[in-house]
Amino acid sequence: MPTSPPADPPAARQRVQMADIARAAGVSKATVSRALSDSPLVSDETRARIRALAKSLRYTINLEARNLRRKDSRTVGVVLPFDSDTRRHLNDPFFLGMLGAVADALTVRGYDMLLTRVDAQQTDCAAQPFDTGRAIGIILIGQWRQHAQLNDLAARGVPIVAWGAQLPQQRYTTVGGDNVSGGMLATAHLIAGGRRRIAFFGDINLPEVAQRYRGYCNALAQHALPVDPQLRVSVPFVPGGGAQAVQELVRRAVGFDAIFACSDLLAMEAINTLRGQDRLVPRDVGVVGYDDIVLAAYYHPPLSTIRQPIGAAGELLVTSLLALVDGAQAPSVHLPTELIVRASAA
Amino acid sequence: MPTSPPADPPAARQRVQMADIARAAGVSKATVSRALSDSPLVSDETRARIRALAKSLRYTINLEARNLRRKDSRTVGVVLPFDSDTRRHLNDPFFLGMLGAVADALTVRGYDMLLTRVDAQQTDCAAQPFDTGRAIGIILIGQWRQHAQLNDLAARGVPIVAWGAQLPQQRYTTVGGDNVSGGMLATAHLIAGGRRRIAFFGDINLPEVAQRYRGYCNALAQHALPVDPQLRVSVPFVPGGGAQAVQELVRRAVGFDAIFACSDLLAMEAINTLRGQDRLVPRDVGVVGYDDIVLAAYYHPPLSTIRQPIGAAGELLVTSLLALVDGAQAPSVHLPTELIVRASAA
DNA sequence: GTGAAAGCGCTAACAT
DNA sequence: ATGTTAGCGCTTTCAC
Repeated sequence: MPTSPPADPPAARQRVQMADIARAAGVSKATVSRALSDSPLVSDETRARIRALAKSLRYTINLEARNLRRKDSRTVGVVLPFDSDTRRHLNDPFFLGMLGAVADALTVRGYDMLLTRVDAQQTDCAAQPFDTGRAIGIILIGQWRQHAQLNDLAARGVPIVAWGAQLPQQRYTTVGGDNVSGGMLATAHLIAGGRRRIAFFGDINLPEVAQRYRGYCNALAQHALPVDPQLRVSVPFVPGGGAQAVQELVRRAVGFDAIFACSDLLAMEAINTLRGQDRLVPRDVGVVGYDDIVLAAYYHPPLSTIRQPIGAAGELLVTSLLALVDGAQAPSVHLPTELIVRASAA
Repeated sequence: MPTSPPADPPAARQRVQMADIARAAGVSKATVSRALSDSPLVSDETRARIRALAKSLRYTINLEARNLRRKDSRTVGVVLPFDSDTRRHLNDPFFLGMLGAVADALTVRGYDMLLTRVDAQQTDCAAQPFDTGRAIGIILIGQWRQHAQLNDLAARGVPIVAWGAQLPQQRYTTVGGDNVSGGMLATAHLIAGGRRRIAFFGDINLPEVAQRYRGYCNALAQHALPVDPQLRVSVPFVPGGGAQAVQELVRRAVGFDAIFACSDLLAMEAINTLRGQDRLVPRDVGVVGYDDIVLAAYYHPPLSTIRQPIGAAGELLVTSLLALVDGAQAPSVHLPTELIVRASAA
């Protein structure tokens, strides 16, 4: 035994393994393996005996070893961006919610989830859980700017699905909300409430936000309202962004009677800031947010917003990835978005 | 080659592996292994050559194989309860936030996280990631009622750390907030604001809530105020719970001028419900919540609450677990809680 | 400094 | 129906 250590390492090596069961049962490892995986090649009596033994010895199969041998596993990699510049901390309610939805969808199907955070700039690291053989594929949650790098990964054959907008010449699969119609719904709702000067809060360098802006413009056009570039404030998704955006609007001295904010957090910050300026929502300014995070309903005034179907998204991200892993196609999908009417834009 | 399949399986087996690098470099696998793990046993020249080759071939070591051989890994299991009765969906902002904090703490230390959801009743499944050799230890996030089962796991030698209250005769490590002082801080703050009839919203069957209730009673006693059992409403942590609790109070026809709610969500629901009854917060009723979730500051009125130090908790859960894995002791810890004064209890 | 070979804990031909 | 044996992709003695 060349590799056996002189003594038991610290407290390890207590773990009972298949050979122990085999010895105790007086059979070979192969039989134990078969019994434990319900192979028809083993007699009912033996199977029962072995299973009982395994249970009483608290044996659980070593999955890493099995995976190595079978070249397969039931683990999918979920990667979240780690935006080194902006918020260090993973606390965005929407993405966290999405994470929960994906976790649920995986659990239901008997898959585990290996969660990693990678620098949003270093997208090539995203495939690491796959490359290192720990995951059968990758689900990306968050805002990923590196379109080209994701294309490379897909081209390399990494099964990968991302949450986000569908882009031209995209070789990877995305699952996203229908941002254009989301933007239209929000804007049309504000217009229907009699608002005419609708500000847009969001960074249109992000593909999803750009699409929402397109929807916003469409809705204005449909009602023969002008698109005033002064009303668009490019605000990053960081705490305090909503307050800044309102102040920017004030600084520009453009009149506005409504805001369409590209996240609920942004909307709430904006409402708070407006309140500080004695402009009440919805009386003086109508506001519509985006995402319908849990807290939107709890807010005062309850926030009208565009719901992204987070549960369906989790399911679809998972089923698409599993399809990809099976070598099948997985078309990119736009999930329908929905206007949730509450009080903030009445 | 008895096990080699007739043809390449679907699209797999493309993966370049160590033997490929060895062949290409004209050395043995052993040398490649050494070069890639910075062993001093290999010449600088060879190392450089091999590393370059590996990079150009996009080789990444297969971690599962390495782990199997080395009997060690850098993955920790994080398990979240899956409360089959109440909320199916993983969307509690506080636990999700905690999950984020743990993810960050692990990332910083170069560990990965294997996330699983298990039925809150079946706590013994919680050790599965460990038992199956996929994780070196387990971090439990959420409300775990099965004290005894967790003790069993710890007794079995599973390195395990849970978020939660410290209980008598506890053999596993917990990291938790200081709930007694949290309860006192909240209650004392309400008393200081002139409130005398303070309702308590929470299910004292949960250890953490029980401790908060103790703090509540302490604070009342310190100010020579009576503890009225009619003012305690046992409310589960489910959506709609806050509204129910307020209605229950009304049904009981007990007067109250303040509420201490055991979660921010509960507090917000309560405030909304009160508003529907034309009782304004803080004018008519003072409210203090618990957790200080991100949205507490955004709420209107901004919610006074007890902050649980979620970032520190994530760090501590991780360092404690890693200590345990190293065979060291990891004492249970109470993290200090903090009163965040905003407007809801002025 | 490098290679040969054994083996981590399991599975799957191939025997019997 | 069960046992034997040869690996999965890697690391690590041990020998040179």
